[in-house]
Amino acid sequence: MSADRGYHHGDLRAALISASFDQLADQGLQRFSVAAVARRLGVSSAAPYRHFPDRDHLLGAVSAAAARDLRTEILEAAGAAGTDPADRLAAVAGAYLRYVAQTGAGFHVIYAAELRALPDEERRAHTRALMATLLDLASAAGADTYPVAVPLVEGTMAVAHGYWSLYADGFFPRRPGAVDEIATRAVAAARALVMP
Amino acid sequence: MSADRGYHHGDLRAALISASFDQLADQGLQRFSVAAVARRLGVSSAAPYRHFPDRDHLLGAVSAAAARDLRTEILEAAGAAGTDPADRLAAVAGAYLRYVAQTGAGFHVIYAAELRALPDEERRAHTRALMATLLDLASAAGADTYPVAVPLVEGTMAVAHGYWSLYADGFFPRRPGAVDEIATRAVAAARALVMP
DNA sequence: GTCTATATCTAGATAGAC
DNA sequence: GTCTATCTAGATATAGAC
Repeated sequence: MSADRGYHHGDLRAALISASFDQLADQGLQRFSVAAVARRLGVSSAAPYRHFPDRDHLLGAVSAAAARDLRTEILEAAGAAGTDPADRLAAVAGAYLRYVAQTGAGFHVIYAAELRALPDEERRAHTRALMATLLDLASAAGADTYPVAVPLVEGTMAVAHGYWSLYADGFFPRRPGAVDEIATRAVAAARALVMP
Repeated sequence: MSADRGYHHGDLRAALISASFDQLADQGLQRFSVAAVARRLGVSSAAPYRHFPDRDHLLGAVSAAAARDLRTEILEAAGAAGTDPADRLAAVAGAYLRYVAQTGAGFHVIYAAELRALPDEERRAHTRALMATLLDLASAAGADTYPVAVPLVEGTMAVAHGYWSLYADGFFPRRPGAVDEIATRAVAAARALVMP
C-alpha cells in the first residue's frame, strides 16, 4: 500500500467534511466536486457515497459545520471588541472575512439556495443559531425592533461578504497580510453603517 | 428548416455576446458555458468557435461590453443624483445593483482573474475607463488623493457587490421589486460610508 | 459560416467484488 | 467500508462536409 492510494480510513465521514473545507478554500465553490474532495484524501471517487447520498448532502454537512464554527468566531470577535455595541457588531465583519478567507465557506455555502430543500434539522439549528446571534448583536447596537435589526444585519453581512467576494475574484492583490488588511477595512466600513 | 435549429445568422458574433448576458443573468457565471449560449441561439455548439477561439475570449468580449455599459449607467445615475458629490458616489451602488441584476455581468465577470492574461486592448481600455470614472467620483466626494480614493471606491463596490451577491445566492427573497428595494438599501449603505 | 460528428475530459452516481 | 469498473451527462474544442 503506497501512501497516496488504496488505503482504509479511520473516520472518512469527518475527513470528507474537513477536506471539503480545504477544497473550498483552495478552489472555491465553483470548482467544488465530490470527486475533487475524494482525490484530495486519496480515496476512490465512489467512497464518499457510502457516507453521503449525494453532493448536496455533503455540502449540507459542510454548511452545518461552517454555521457552527462561524458563530463561535463571531462571538469571540465580539467579545474582543469591548463593550461598545456598535464596535461589537462591526467586529462581525472582520471575523467573517477571516473565516471565509480561511475556509471558503461563507454565506454562499451556509445559506446556499440548493441546500434549502434538504430536511437536515441539525443544519437548520446551526444556521438559525447563527442568525439569532447576528440579530442579537444588531439589536444591542441600537436596532430595537426586529424590522430594524434585519436590514442592519444584512448591511453588515453585505459589506463583509462583498469585500471577501472581490478578494476571492482576484480584485485585490494577494500579497501576504492582504486578508487582515481587508478585514480591517471591512470592519471600518461596517462601523460606519451603524452610525455612532 | 424549423424555427429552432439549422439556420444561418446575420451577426452571430454580436448575438453570442448578447446571449451570453442572458445566460449570465439567468444562470450565473457558475453555469456559463459556450454550449449553453449556443443552445440559446439555436446554433450548433461548434458555431461560436468561428468567432471566438475559446471560452475565455467570449467572456473577454462580454467583460468589455459590460465595463462599457456599466460605466454609462453609472454616469447616468450620478447625473440623476444631483450635485452633492457624496450622493453621486453613493448612486453608483444603486446603478451597479440594477445593472448586475439585469445582466449578471458584474465585477466578478468584468475583472475576472482568468481574463487577466488575455491581451485584449479594447477590453482593457473599457475596464480602465470604468475604474477612472469611479475614482473621479470618489475624488469629488472628499477623497482628495489617490491613496484615499482607492479604498473609498473599493468600499462602495464591496457594499454594492455584497448586496448583489447575497441576492444572487438566494439570501433575499425574490419577490417582484426586490431588486429596487435592495438597490435602495445599497445606496443608503454606500452613502453612510462616505460620511457627510 | 454553419453544420454534423467526434475525441477528450470531468463529474455524479451505481453495481458488484473483496 | 473501500475498491474497480461502468453508465450517463455535459463541456471544450477540432475536423471535415456543405
